[in-house]
Amino acid sequence: MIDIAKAVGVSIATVGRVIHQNGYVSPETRARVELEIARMGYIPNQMARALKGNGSGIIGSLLTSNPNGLCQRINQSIYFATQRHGFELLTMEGQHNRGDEERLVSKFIGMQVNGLVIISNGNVSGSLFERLRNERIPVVAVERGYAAQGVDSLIVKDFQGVHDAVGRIAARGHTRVAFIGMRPQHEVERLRHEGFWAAVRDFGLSGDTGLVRVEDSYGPESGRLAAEQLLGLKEPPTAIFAAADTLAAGAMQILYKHGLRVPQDISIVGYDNVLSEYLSPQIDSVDLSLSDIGETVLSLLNSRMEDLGKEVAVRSVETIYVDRGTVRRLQPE
Amino acid sequence: MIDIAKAVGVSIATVGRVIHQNGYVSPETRARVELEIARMGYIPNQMARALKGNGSGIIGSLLTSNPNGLCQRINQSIYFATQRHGFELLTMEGQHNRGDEERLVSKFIGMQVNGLVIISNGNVSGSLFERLRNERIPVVAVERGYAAQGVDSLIVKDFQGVHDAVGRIAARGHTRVAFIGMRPQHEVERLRHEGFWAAVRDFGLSGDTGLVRVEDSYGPESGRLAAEQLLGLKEPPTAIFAAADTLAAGAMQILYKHGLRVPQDISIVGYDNVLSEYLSPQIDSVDLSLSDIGETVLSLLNSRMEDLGKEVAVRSVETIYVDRGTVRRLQPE
DNA sequence: ATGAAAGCGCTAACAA
DNA sequence: TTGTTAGCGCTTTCAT
Repeated sequence: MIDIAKAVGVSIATVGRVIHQNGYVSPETRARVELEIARMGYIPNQMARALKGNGSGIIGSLLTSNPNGLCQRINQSIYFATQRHGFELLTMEGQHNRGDEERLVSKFIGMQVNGLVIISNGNVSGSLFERLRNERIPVVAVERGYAAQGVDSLIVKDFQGVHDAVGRIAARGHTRVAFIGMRPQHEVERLRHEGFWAAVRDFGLSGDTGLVRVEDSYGPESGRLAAEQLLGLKEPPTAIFAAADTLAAGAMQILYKHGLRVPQDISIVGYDNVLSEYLSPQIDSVDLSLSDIGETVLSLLNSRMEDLGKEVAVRSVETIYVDRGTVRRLQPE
Repeated sequence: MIDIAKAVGVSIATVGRVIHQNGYVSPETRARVELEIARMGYIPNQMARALKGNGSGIIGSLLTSNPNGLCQRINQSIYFATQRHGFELLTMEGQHNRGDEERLVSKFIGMQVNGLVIISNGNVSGSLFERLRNERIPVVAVERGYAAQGVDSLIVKDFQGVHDAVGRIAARGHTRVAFIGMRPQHEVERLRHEGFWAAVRDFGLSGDTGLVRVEDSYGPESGRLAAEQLLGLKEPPTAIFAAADTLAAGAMQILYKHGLRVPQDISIVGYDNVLSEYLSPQIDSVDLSLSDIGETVLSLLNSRMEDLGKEVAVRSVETIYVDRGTVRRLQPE
């Protein structure tokens, strides 16, 4: 700025005014300054701006874990919204343990982020939110099931999503519906689990516990293991609901190996819609309205920036059942 | 820092010294200061540090495009290396057009990044690199095929990767090997293409141009389209090489629809290894040594930070053929 | 319509 | 061993 001021023969205050388009600057001076700015390719130092007190222009995003690829898709949707709103997005990834989260949050605080998005699968410690509140940093939690205490949240309705998907399977006449899920580690697994059991009750499905497989990872090997066991049952399921596309993919490999066709011999539905369009055949799955997520998160952040004291807001993202015809109709609906 | 200094009854310089572990501080004072720092949860303001002149502690990463999910995996590997080396990684994503790239690079410059990683599929404008050199910002280009002029580069050997993979297919006795690729838009597509043709020559495959399908996107629909056409040939291929897993996945859907079994009826190999373990059956694919990428990029950046003037370094990442048995042996090797 | 100057939080050179 | 202070680049208030 000093260089520009010198070259044009004005003060740095004037240069500042043309950059911010505020205050009075004679059109003629403005033109000369703008020319010089362009000529020397001046780019404002964001660090200095940040120091001055308006924050860094950076929004942080904390992926507390990223088990099945969905969190990254969510994060990308937030990235694009962030850019549209004139912020940068700085993403950090943790392993969903308390120490990691504390450490990364400290980094964000040191960075003077203007806001922080915490994308979690549940179980983020409340003290973390409290700390951020003390630092007066706007926070939005992208959460599963229940809103975190005292923070603006965007809730992914996993319970609903699973419940409705299983309901669709039931509506087509299936009663022996299997569930392949991941061992409840965070809220997300618990909710998907509960959504299934609720559907069992609500739609009168077989409550046979042999039909429910809970595995130790999201990898395809878990899906394979579960499918092997399901096919080994005296009375195998007519439909499989997998609580993640990665699990469904593994299960499909076993169906294929056993010579079963989808959906003629067995029906299958996945979840998250990350992989399902790549499988053979493409399978039904449950997606999120990703494009909305980014904008919703940013609108929550923006209103929190305007007024840190206002009451907590909770929004939710709807789940979308993507029908690709892999649930066979056993009876007219 | 002022608060701490006051609370302990020392000067901010002393506080600074205990934070940086340099200069002389009496053990007793040090202890008192450290206690106070912990007590009030002091976190240094990175923006102020950056302003002082040692850079922001941020490394930028520019994804010039992200067609098939591979770039994101590369970026994640760089992220973890970045964290290990005590930097933050700020990722921006462009649409691989000149304007976007210029705009995002300006943002990085404004952010005072300590280094910039440009992950591209070829065709990044040379003027971009020149601009960054003028700004004295260390740059590493993660590139395809050829090193960009005058920048430290990490080369992904796509030509080799394709050539070798097709060579393996040939070694198993296939001569009618089909290629499904994406329309050459950037270096990456061209190289994969050329790798195939080179293999045709080197291994004496059928040069039948009907076996080469070039599509308009990386989506599975392209793979489907290509496979339909290949299966419609008078003399269909005995093996398909798809230059991306996403294309292979689409092709598999058509094979499945036509009742063809892999590998008994037809062989198939994918590329990028992003999807292949999820398909039924899991297919052969070509992966990168991802874990090395991050460290290599950071070592390039670090040595460039030490000496901006040293001569340009070029490293490369090997491709790894992942054999999952989807190439049928037509003759003993 | 323009300029002067304080100060954001930190680092580092110099003084004591 | 500790303290004082200039200054990084910018914004903003106050003065002219």
